[in-house]
Amino acid sequence: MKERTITLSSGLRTDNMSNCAIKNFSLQHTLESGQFFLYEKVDDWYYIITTKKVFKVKQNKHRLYYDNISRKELFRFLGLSVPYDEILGEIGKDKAIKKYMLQFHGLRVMQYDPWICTISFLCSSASNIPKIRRTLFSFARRFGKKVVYGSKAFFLFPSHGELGTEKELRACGAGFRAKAIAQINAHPLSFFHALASLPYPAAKQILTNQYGIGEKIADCILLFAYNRWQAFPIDVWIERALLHHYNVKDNFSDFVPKQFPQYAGYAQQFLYHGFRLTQQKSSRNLL
DNA sequence: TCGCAGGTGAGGC
DNA sequence: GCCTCACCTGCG
Repeated sequence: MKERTITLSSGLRTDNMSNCAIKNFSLQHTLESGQFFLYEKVDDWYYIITTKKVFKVKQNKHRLYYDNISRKELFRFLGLSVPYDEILGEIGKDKAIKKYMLQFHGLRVMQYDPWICTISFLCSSASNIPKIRRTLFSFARRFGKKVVYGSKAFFLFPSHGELGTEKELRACGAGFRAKAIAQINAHPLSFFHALASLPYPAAKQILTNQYGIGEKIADCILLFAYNRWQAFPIDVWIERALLHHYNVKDNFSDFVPKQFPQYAGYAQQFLYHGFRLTQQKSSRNLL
């Protein structure tokens, strides 16, 4: 049977919606693996909030449907413009990563706006995903421009310089992170542009010189906004995973480049997402 | 009520 | 250098 044309709430139809064939990709694993937070899921659609616009995307098996974004932009955003087979071939030499690759097939490392990425991970310290999202959406409501997309109202994420004072940011639920966020907000945009052309160690040095940004957050920014594959963010989950799979508990900076010489950051994402989900599942089974 | 969470910086040793 | 702790806030 031919697929019927369904009128969506936005008034757009699936039959004239931009779409393309896709392989080795899972939209859900990619968006819901703790690398990106500014999305709203409505039915099958993910609405993505940026500083400039809202766009939406959904996946139906080997096809991606999208609206209000170019294919090129979307592919870059979702990490679809990288040599995936080569990357998996490389990091899949590792047995633990191989297992997670099969289990979480199609997980990608994204590449999105450094400004949004920085604020997101500044919000992440001693926090959790629901709370990070709540705080970011609260920033958008308070300081962002209201837009209507489809028949739905959204608030864009405030651009750099548009966030309020430390006190106002606290009122949005940022807590002790407000001081660091307010300081980054005061930086010129060139701060983020400059990082793009620097080698990994120099870029990381500049980031960790900022108040509130340590090694972990710097690596998240370098991985998810700049796709620097040497970046391997180490949080408590990755520490647990490294202990569990490799019996490594310190000297991470020796182990990581040796184990993952080329695409460490990609390996990290599989390790992080895979270990977290399988651990949560096994602890639920114990109850 | 209290401890804790996907981190960091300051202060003590 | 390495260790400990407070820091906002929401949740169990």
